[in-house]
Amino acid sequence: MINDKFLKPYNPHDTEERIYKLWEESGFFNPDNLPTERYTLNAKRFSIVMPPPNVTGVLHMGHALMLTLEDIMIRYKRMCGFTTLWLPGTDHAAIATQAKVEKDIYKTEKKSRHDLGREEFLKRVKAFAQQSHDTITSQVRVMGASCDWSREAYTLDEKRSLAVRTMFKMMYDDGLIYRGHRIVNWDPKGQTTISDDEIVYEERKAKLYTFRYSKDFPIPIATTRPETKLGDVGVAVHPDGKWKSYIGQTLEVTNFAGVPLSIRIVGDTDVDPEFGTGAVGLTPTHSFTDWEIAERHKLNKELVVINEYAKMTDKAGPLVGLKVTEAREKVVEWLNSSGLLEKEEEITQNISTAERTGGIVEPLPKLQWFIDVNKPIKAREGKTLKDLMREAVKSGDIKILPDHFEKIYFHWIENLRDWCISRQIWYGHRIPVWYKGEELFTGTEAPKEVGWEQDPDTLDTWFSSGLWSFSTLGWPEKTKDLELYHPTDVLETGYEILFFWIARMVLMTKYALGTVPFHTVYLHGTVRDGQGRKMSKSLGNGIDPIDVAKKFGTDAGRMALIVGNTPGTDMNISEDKIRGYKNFANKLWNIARFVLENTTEETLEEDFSNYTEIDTKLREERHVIFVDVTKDMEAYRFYMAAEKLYHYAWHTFADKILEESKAILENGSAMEKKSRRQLLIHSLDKILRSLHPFIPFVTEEIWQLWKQPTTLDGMLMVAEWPATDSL
RNA sequence: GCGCGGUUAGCUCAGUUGGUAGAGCACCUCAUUUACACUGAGGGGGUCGCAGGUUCGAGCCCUGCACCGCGCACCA
Repeated sequence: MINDKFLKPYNPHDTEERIYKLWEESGFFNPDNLPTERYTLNAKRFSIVMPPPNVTGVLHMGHALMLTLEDIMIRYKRMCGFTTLWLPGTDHAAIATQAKVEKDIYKTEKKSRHDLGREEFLKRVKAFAQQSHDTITSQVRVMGASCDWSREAYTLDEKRSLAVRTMFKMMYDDGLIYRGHRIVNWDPKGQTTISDDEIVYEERKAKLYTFRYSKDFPIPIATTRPETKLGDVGVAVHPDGKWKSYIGQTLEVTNFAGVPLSIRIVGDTDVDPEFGTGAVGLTPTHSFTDWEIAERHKLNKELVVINEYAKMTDKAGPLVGLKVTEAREKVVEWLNSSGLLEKEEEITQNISTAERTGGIVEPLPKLQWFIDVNKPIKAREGKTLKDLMREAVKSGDIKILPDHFEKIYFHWIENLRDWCISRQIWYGHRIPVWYKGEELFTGTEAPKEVGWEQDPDTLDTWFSSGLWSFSTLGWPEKTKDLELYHPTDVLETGYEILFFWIARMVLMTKYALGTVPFHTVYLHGTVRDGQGRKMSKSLGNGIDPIDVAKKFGTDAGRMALIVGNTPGTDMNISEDKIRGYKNFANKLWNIARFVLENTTEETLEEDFSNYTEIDTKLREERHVIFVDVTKDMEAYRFYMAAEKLYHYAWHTFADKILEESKAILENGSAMEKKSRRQLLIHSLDKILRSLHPFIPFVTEEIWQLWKQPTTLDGMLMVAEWPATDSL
């Protein structure tokens, strides 16, 4: 007797939450609980550690795509008999979360974090993060993610904190982490340092001024930032250029916009003799390249004229206290009135802005913590961190999909400088270093004696993210999980965090464990709206995956995200596309209804072989599809597998085979009827299995209504993927 | 400046080793209660960015160019 439910259209709303609960209660998300007959701990294993969503808000379409792709891989492998672990978690996202809470507090209470104090402020951030965490994890469930919640991790929880402190200590002892007074990227808006990768370049119109420091100064200089020239200590020229006769001289400028300057002329091959005036005014404290040149020629690197608030210091004489933009105008005015300005040109230049705050980055010398990427490591055969990152991909231990990202990855490593890891924010892993006068202590715990003061700074959030593949599995403890599931199989994430995250995970893992963190990197593109625009609040063109689930069902949203989505390429999604796959879920529902209504007396006979000629041919055609689809699954061509299955179920099975079956079941001989019923019932069985990784809810619901399993291991979730070695 | 990717139907995109151009959506015609109207049958529509080359044969391989997007560097 067919279930009455089939008489109505499929209703994802009434189904999905119930089915997810059923799966979760089965315990099968946890690899330790998988049925032992099929899955044993010595069998083949497959693991993915989920890229942790930031606890800054809600799930967006990019998360939905990530969760769908990973769930497809996990469900597919689980059905293939692998003991699968998909480990979920969330990210404290230091700067992002702190900035969000600071903004909220300022909006409602007009208070800054300093008004509240460190302790109270952190309490507020924690509360926000907790709430955000709860929202996000419930939304991950809505997406149908079959991840093991019993192993859930947070980048800032107790275990991950220990991993961070342990790693810091290890790297410090190996001389890979050092404290240095160096020029860094300072974000005046966020009041913190940021790494090179957190800079976003913006093209802007600017003016290039050509001037002389004084009437009798022999060499003209060009600059876009006249206000920094108050900090100049030298001029660099090419050793073979037209100014070479001045090399070695020190020229005194008695008054430059109110301050005296002492300018030494140095020869350096970094200077392009053909560009500008062929000479560079050197401001070591406010320019990266000038700092390096100053270092080579032992020039003064103490003259700081701009402070942390992007205002002029008292070294700027009469300009003290002015914002850099105001000071720029004043200096230009002074140059003009003194007859020193020779040229003014419009140019376009890239200015550096901070990714999170949008503030204009001010290069400043500061005492900060760094990771040395060029230091030979004894325990790793004298290789540097750069070497380790390079070799992981070059050797083929890690495959990046699509493979052209491998080139981008190598290119990034070539240009990599030491990584500044200290941040002047409060939310995050506090640097595990304590000071007492001149003494310094670093360790996983604070020193016992009194009088030690911990470094006030926190670590770049990507430091803890870099440990994610193994800190989640219990490192530094030698756990069973680490032994069984690391290196993980696949890391699936958006290409925009290739450097931020993927490269850092490779760095940390190769250094600490000597292995790669994962073998395959699957990079997905950005999800855009129907017209290819980025989804944004200001455009109001965003599609919320939770709304999609409510309106069309999660299955429809998942299918729409997968079909036509190739790795590394951005994809557009519209409600029209999602609607199409909602219809598909209903189609499948009615396919099941038709097959089950016409085979009420029939059971699925595993070894039935008495097929008619036509049905034999249909079985063979069906087999070709599943062999093909399985190949696609193995090659990560999910977009193709999904489309083929969709097409087979709807346009081959439903439109052709079911239609033809009506006549056979009406007028055929007993043998023809029997053969056809077996064909239908076997086809439905295989279609449900093969579509389950893509649209898990509707397939499981049909399976449950049809098979009514009495034990948990009768669930479709742990059923076998259609065999490819037999029809 | 160096590098990477893209350019295929009105729109969004596939096209796995070179062998007669595909899907979804949209559009047009027909069917009108059928397992399913969240439906079915059929149809129109593309000199595959441009110009050369290799080949019996090129959307696919090679060279050059154009436009769009992206990464990195420079940014005196």
